[in-house]
Amino acid sequence: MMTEHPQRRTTRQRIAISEFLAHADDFRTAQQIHEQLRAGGDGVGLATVYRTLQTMTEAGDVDMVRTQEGESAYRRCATHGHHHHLVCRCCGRTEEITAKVVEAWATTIAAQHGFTDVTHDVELHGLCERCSAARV
Amino acid sequence: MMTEHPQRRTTRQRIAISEFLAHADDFRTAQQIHEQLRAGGDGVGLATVYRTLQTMTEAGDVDMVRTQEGESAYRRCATHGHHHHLVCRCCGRTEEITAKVVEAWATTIAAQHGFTDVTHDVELHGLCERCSAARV
DNA sequence: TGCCTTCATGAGAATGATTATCATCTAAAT
DNA sequence: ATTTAGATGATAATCATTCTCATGAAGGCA
Repeated sequence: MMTEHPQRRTTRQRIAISEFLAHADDFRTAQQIHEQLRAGGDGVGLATVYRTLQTMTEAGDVDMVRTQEGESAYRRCATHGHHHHLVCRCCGRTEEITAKVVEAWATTIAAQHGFTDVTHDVELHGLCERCSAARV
Repeated sequence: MMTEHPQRRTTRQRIAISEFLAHADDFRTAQQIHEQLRAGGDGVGLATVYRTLQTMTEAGDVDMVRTQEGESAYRRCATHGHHHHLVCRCCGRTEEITAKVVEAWATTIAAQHGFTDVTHDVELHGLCERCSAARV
């Protein structure tokens, strides 16, 4: 079963979720998406949000990561390039960073250990300039 | 927070968990530890397992990773100090790796963006040698 | 040794995210 | 318009993890 592409229907809900992710430039949890869509008038059931996100992940349309708190967060696949985040643990400010060094390193390490098909998650957490200053 | 060492008492339960981890050479979830300890006669409450694991993680005695299923898995630190993991997404085999390159890169990037007090999470996921072969 | 203070434990309730259920709805094909 | 298989959503069910709180036990001290 499911060897063939299951039929995908374009519904109001899927469009809403897709649109939402297109405008979000960061990772969002299913709960956040659900809440914000509801607040925006385009009410979508929580179960639908989860189902859709899962489907989109399997289809490779979105990336999924696990937060430190154990929640799943999703974002639209960066079709152009893969990058990482530098997040302020105080105010949440986020900067996207790219790292050829890390990419290269990951590939090398993987090869050394005999691993194939390797992906990597790299996140930096710290205090941004403003929060560093505020702390004195 | 945690500037001072809170008092730690050596109890039968903590010893049991510690021993268990000392003999396990792989990541184990709190649930598994709880179940196996119970099966082995050294019954330890589930809440205690969680609390102890959390304490040990904060103390840097064990490593914690999130499985793809969203569970927390723990293992006693083999390498003392800071390191990363290379995890097989198929069988769960894990290798600890250290990366001076990455440390250096993180420090540099942080400085470039004006961030201070930076920590980083780096996890590699792939298919280990055995699983790569099995897949053909 | 016996007492005391404080931390630790554990059974069970509470929480919170994710998944399953299932009656109802609807996109898309005919 | 009719049909039909996929989609939805309110709600119940799961499951890992955390909280509650009465009870137990380390370790210090007299």
